[in-house]
Amino acid sequence: MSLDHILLGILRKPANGYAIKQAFDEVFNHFWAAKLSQIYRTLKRLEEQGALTSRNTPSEKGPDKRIYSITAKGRRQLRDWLAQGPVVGEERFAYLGQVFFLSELKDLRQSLEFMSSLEASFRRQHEVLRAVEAHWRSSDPGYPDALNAEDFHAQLTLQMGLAKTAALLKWAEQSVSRIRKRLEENKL
Amino acid sequence: MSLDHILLGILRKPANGYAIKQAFDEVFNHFWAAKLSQIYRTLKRLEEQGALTSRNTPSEKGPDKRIYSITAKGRRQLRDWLAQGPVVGEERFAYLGQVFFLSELKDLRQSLEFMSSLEASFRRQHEVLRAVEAHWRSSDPGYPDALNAEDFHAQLTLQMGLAKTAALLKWAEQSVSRIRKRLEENKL
DNA sequence: GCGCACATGTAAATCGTTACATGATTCG
DNA sequence: CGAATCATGTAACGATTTACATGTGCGC
Repeated sequence: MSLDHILLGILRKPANGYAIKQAFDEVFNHFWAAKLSQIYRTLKRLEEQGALTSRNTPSEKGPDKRIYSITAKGRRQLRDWLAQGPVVGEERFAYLGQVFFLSELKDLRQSLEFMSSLEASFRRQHEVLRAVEAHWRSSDPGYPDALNAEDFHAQLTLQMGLAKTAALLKWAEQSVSRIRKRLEENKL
Repeated sequence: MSLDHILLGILRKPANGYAIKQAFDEVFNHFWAAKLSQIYRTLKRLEEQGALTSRNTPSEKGPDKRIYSITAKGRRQLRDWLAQGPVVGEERFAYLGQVFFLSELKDLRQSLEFMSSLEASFRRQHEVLRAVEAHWRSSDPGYPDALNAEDFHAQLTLQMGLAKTAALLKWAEQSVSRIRKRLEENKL
């Protein structure tokens, strides 16, 4: 149900589906993914439920834009979600399941390749977030503790991303070394 | 689609639905959650697809058990999933979306409560994993680098859980302090 | 003219949650 | 005798993915 609430949060500032998808890819992607088609259908449903309203406006490029904004009812839903406390215990990491069963391949070199590939992907994620932080820091003298409330909370999520990717990167690096060590010992 | 593959991995050792749910709650819960009803339906579908077979056996308590095991076809599916490389970019953390939009409540004390609650839940998770590790370490002299391949890979996932929860716990602690500081400054 | 970015959607299928339904055994 | 644990499932609904379908404007 969280996509609903994330869309409501985004739509405190009016936007169209396509622009929301871009916000997702930039900001929300590292903790929630969504496809364009799902966004469109969810917006439609939220409007039917009275949590959003929309109006058509012409676009410079391509067809008209349908601009959605949150209603009073939608805002109540958003606040209820926030006030109910953290939603935990529903996280999913498919790749951890893969690591758990990797021994099924019975080939440590494939395990090594797998973990190296994970390491590379955590490194990319971490670098993206570091660049975001560097840019923010250099363009905003209030960073990180003299921000307004909205930016302060956004900064907390950025910090979490940095902390998490740093920890995972380190874990992946150590795992790669440990697998290398096992490979060498098995060769003797 | 990963539930399919996790079930296939578990069923390299035959088990019934109820026992699988228990394995989930103990081992897989920190990276993949599943309800009993979903497990039963997925087992049924996987059997229809020929990835599993089942046989009925009487139980000491309650009704007969339906014991599933993996077929050659299922094993190929499992290996294909492992060989395709890490599935990344589909992680979901509802609570991070909440943190991002928490400013909507316009009440730092509620933000503080929220983050404290998150902190407590990360601390619990971390302690559970530490206990698992402590138990394993003290009961198995091969821990952590002289384990067989299967246990070694399981241990890698445990390490990841420890690394992740430690990082998140630290992040939550720091966030709580930063919010406290803001609260005090606003009071002046 | 081709491909890319912009822009919106529908259809079908699968995945996942919630609620309902049933019944035996064990422990206090 | 009541609650917890063991044990399996269905029905209805809601969430999500994948594939399909359409069309404009801009730059090379």
